[in-house]
Amino acid sequence: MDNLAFDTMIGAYLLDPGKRAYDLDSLALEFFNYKKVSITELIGTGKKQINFSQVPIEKATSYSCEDADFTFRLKKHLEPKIIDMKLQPLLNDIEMPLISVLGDMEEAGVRIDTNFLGELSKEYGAKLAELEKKIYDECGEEFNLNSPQQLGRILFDKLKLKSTRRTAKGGSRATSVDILTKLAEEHHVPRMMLEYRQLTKLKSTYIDALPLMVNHRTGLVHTSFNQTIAATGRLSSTDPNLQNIPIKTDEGREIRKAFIPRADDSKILSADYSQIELRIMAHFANDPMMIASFQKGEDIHRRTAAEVYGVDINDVTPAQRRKAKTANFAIIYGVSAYGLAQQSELSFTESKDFIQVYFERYPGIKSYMDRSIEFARNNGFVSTMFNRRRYLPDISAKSVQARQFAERIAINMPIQGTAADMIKIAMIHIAQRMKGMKSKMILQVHDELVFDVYTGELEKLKNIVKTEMEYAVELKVPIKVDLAVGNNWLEAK
DNA sequence: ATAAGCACGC
DNA sequence: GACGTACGTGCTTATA
Repeated sequence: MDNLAFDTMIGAYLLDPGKRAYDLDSLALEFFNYKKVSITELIGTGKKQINFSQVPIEKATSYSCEDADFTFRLKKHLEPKIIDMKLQPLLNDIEMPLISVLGDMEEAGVRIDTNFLGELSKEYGAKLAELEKKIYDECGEEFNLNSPQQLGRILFDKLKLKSTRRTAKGGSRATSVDILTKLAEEHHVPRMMLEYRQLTKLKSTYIDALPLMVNHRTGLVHTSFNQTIAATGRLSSTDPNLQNIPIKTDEGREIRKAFIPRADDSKILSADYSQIELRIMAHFANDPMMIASFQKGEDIHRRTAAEVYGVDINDVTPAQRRKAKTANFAIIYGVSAYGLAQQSELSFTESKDFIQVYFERYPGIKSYMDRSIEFARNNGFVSTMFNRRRYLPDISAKSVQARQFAERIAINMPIQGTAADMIKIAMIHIAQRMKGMKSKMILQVHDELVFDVYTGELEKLKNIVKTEMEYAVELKVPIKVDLAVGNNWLEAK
C-alpha cells in the first residue's frame, strides 16, 4: 500500500478541506460536470441490495471503466493545482504515507471486554429503571423521557417551571444540560432528568452498542479513520467512533475499563500531548511570557492565574486556576466576554476584565489573533505550519454572525490544524520504527495515541513513542508527552 | 429518509 | 445593538 501515486479524495481535500464530499461521483460532477452512474443504480438499496458480483457483466464493465476513467482524469486535473499551491510536501510527506498507517490501525483493531460491558449494562439498566419510576412518580404521569418535546410539556406546562430559552433551529423550549442544571436548583425532576440523560447516553451509545461492533472473524472492534472529513485537518472516527469514549464523569470512565489488551502478555500504552494547542499558540504568537512559562515547565493555567490576578504562582487558589484554565481554552477558540461568562463561573463584567488583563499580560496572543484575522481578510484563507489551508469566504461578510464565525475559525484553525499535522507526522515515524515489532498502534484521539504493547517491547516502544511525538515538529517551546501503561484504557491514563 | 435536539470526546 | 467557543459522531424522537 506504500506505492500509491495519488489519491483523488485527499488531493481534493487538501485543495479545499471545507467541502461536503470528496467521493468520486461528487468530484466528477464538480470538476467535469459529469453525472456518473451511481452504484445503487446497479446494486439497489436496502433489503433488495445485491452483491456487485451479481451485476450483469456489461453493466459492471461500463461502471468500472467510468470509475477508472474519472479517477485518472481527476488526478490529471488536481495534481497541477496541488503543485501550484505548494501542497506537495503535505500530500507526499504526510497525508499519503498516513494512509497505510491508518489502514494498519483499522486492521489491528481493539479488544473489548464484552462481559464487563454486559454487567455494566445490567447495572446501569437497573439504575435507569429506578430513576424512571421516581420521575413518573414525581410528575404524576408517564411520558417518554427520551423526548425533549414531551419533557418540555411536563416541565413548563405541568410543573410550571420557567422556560428560559428557545432552541436555535426549531424554536421549541430548550431542555439542554445548562437549562436543566439551572432548574435543578428548584425541582427534583430536572435533577433526575440530568442523571437519566447521562446514563441513557452511556448505555445506548457505548455500553450496549460497542459489543455489537465486535467483528465475528477477529473478535475485535475495527473503527474507520476518515482522512477527508474535518476542515482543520483532524481525523475523524466512525463505526464505531472511538474518539469520543467517555472520560469526564466516573460513570462514563467505567466504559474505558472495557478497552483491554489483546493478549495475556500485552498492555495498553497511552501517550498524550500535554497542552499541545496552547504550546502551538505560544509559538505562533511568539509571546514572551507564555513561552517563558512553558520553558520553565510551569503549570500554564497556574501561571495564567498568577498573571491575571497579580499573585505569586504559589499563591494561586484552585478557583483562580479553574477560571484561568477555562479562559485559556476559550482564548484558543476566539471567545467573547459573553461566551466566557456563559462557560465559566465568571460574570460578564468579570469576564470582560479577565480578558482585558489576559491580553495585557500576554500581548503576543492578542496580536496573533489580530494578525490571523487580518491575514484571512487579505488572502481569503488561513493555514497551518505545514501549509494546510482553509478558505474563509465569510471573513468579510455583512452578516455579523457569519463574519465573527469566520474570525474565530481564522484564530483556531491554524492552531488545531498544526496540532493535527504534528501528530500525523509522529504517527508516520512511529509506524516506521515499529516495523517488525509485535505491538500495535491502535487508536488516535487528536492529541493522544494508544498502543497495544507486548511487555517484552514495552521499554523500547515507550522510548520510540515519546521521542517521535516530542520531536515531530520543533517549536519555540518544549513539547511534552505523558505516557501511561495499564491493563485497560482507564488505567493507562 | 431527514431534521432536530441532545450529549459524548478533543 | 447585533452576536455570543473550534472540530467531530451517534443516539432517539418526530415528521415526511
